[in-house]
Amino acid sequence: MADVLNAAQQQAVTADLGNLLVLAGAGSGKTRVLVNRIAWLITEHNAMLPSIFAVTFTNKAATEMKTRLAALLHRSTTNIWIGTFHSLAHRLLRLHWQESNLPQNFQVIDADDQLRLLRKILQQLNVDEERWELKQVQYFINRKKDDGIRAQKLAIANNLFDRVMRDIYQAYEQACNVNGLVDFGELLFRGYELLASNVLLQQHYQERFTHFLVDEFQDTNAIQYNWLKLLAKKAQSVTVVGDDDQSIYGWRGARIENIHRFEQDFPAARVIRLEQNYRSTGTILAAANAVIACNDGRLGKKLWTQQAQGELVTLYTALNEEDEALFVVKQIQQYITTGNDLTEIAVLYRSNAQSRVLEEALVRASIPYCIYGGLRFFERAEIKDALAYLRLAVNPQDNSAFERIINTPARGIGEQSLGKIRALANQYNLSYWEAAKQGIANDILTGKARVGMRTFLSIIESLTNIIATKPLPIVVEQAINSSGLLQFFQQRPGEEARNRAENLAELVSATDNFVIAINDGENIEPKAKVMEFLSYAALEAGEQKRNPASGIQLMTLHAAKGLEFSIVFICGMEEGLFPHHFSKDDPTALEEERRLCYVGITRAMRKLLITYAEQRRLFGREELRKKSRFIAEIPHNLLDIQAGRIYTKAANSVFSLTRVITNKSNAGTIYLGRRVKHTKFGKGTIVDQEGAGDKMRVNVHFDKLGPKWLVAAFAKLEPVD
DNA sequence: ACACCTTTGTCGCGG
DNA sequence: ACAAAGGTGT
Repeated sequence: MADVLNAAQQQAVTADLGNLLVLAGAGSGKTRVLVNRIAWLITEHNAMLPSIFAVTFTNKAATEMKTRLAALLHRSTTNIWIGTFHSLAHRLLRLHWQESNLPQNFQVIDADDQLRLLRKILQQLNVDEERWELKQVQYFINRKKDDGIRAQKLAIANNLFDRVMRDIYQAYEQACNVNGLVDFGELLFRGYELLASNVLLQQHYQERFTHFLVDEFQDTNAIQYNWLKLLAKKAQSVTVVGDDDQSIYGWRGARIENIHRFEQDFPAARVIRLEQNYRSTGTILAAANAVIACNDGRLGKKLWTQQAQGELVTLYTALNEEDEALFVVKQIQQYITTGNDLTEIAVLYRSNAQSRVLEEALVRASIPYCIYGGLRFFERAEIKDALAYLRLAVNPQDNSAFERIINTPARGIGEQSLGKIRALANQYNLSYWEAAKQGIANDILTGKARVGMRTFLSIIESLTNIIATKPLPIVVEQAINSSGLLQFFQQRPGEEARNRAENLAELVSATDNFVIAINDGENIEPKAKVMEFLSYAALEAGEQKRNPASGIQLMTLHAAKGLEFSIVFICGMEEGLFPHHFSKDDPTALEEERRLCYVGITRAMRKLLITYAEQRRLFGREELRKKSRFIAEIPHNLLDIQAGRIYTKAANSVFSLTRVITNKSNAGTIYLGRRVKHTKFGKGTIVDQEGAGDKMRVNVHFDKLGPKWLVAAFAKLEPVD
């Protein structure tokens, strides 16, 4: 075996068969252990590749594991079942669509498709969208699916909320069944039901898979846990690896208790802790340990390192989000001149909306960056439009695809004509597609709508033919051309339209990557390949499309899980933003925020910089901010505190840096946005400044008296919180 | 039916 | 501040 392992890692890799729980702290070599354990199972226990079932949290992690395993074993690993729970469930459902009561051409829908469908259902059920928020409905349904509860199984509702939710859930389930649609939660749920209800299949897979390995076990939900319990009944070995301190997906149904329950449900489980951290400096690790120590109910684990203390954690107090971004840029420029690799620097934030200001500052400074998350390639409207043409061609029952594209681009079929189709479909229990055909045959559609509908029908029909015979790239090309989508955006003026046209063209090249990605799927028929491509677009929307250009890495804290960088910035460390205001009053949610903070800190290898702004634009309003409670949880002696700076707007509106000097006692502590106290006027906020030195004046907006200009040298302003 | 304008909601993380 | 939904005029 090639890799050098420490004692604990070695123990975990070579632990006897049976149940094994590896509690692996951040940066303790968890992936290495998993890969080596698989290799050990194969070489020492003659485990056959097809008998191994390995689950990771993201597709990216799965790919990495495959690559590392192949390198370790010097052979192909295509036979092994490695993937996310979602992709494995999807594979199972494709193989056993009949037993799962699914149409062969069922389609996977993403969160956006789900939301559209729910909006339609709320309208059909005459539910007031003001009162029952769409997002809340979606959340309700998804959590029920994560917990393995069908609408029918919901307790008899005695309050209005439960009754309304149940009705919507039921209608949604039905709509999905009729249209042949499967959402993310449904993949897992139905996959589980398939195995649980079908004894033959259950036995088949229980006998086929004898070794199970699960990564990021702290982020599994109830259904995933039950999956494992069911499948692994006759297993020779079950290895789960996780870190309860890094559980950050509770909002997606993850059950941190799963890691606590493992020892009960999987008897005689051995527990091994990996506590030596190979990633971070002593200082960074001390900061991380101090923050996570504030959480209750941990399994208990103290990371240590042999590394030197290293540099202090920089804490920068910014005037506002512009100032924060400028600080980040200035620091990055310094790191570049001292020879650091751009890709080794990451800027992390709690919510995607924060990226915009940072991006703008990086662009102005001509620093290349690449960004994860936000709007992803396969989620763009024009891409989803193009894919909807394929979806309808593959599955004419898919009414949601029909509705999406019937008049996109515009072909003269408006609300009126669509209403006729809907009525026809309801009356005779037809799909919209069939109803549209009837509408033409029975002269229900007339004039412009009739012409448009004929065009539409022929587009889909010719696509259907091409799908049956031609290779994937040709199919996609035909879809964006014959639909008129590409032409529509090409003819439109403006940069946005041009981008959209380019994206459509890129969709054709995206099929190239895909062909390579599934080449172990060998000679599947053309139509099945299109279906696979559509599923892939839904399941791997995010992890695809890594910007090939190297640069600074921008991403959310969630997206950073599992990654490491030499230099890490965590921006927006403010109450309300991080911890998020939805979480601040809920102790459980707050602990998850704290774990997220722990995850963020432990991404850094050499240097960590934390920033927050005293003033920030939120929803277009300037808001005064307080620093995050998590900052106070880091021991003071680990911090290098930088503040007392001021950015004033010069005439050309470029920000310039000025230090404010008042009198000796509070020199350097007063700057724009700062809360101060005046002996006579009371508390207020500094909102403007002019002049310099002894003559400098500041405009203080007093809480009770409003704005006042004061000479800074005489005002005797005291900083307050 | 569609282009243009006004109003409203959003900014919580993702397979 | 921005994007999407909704309303109005042609």
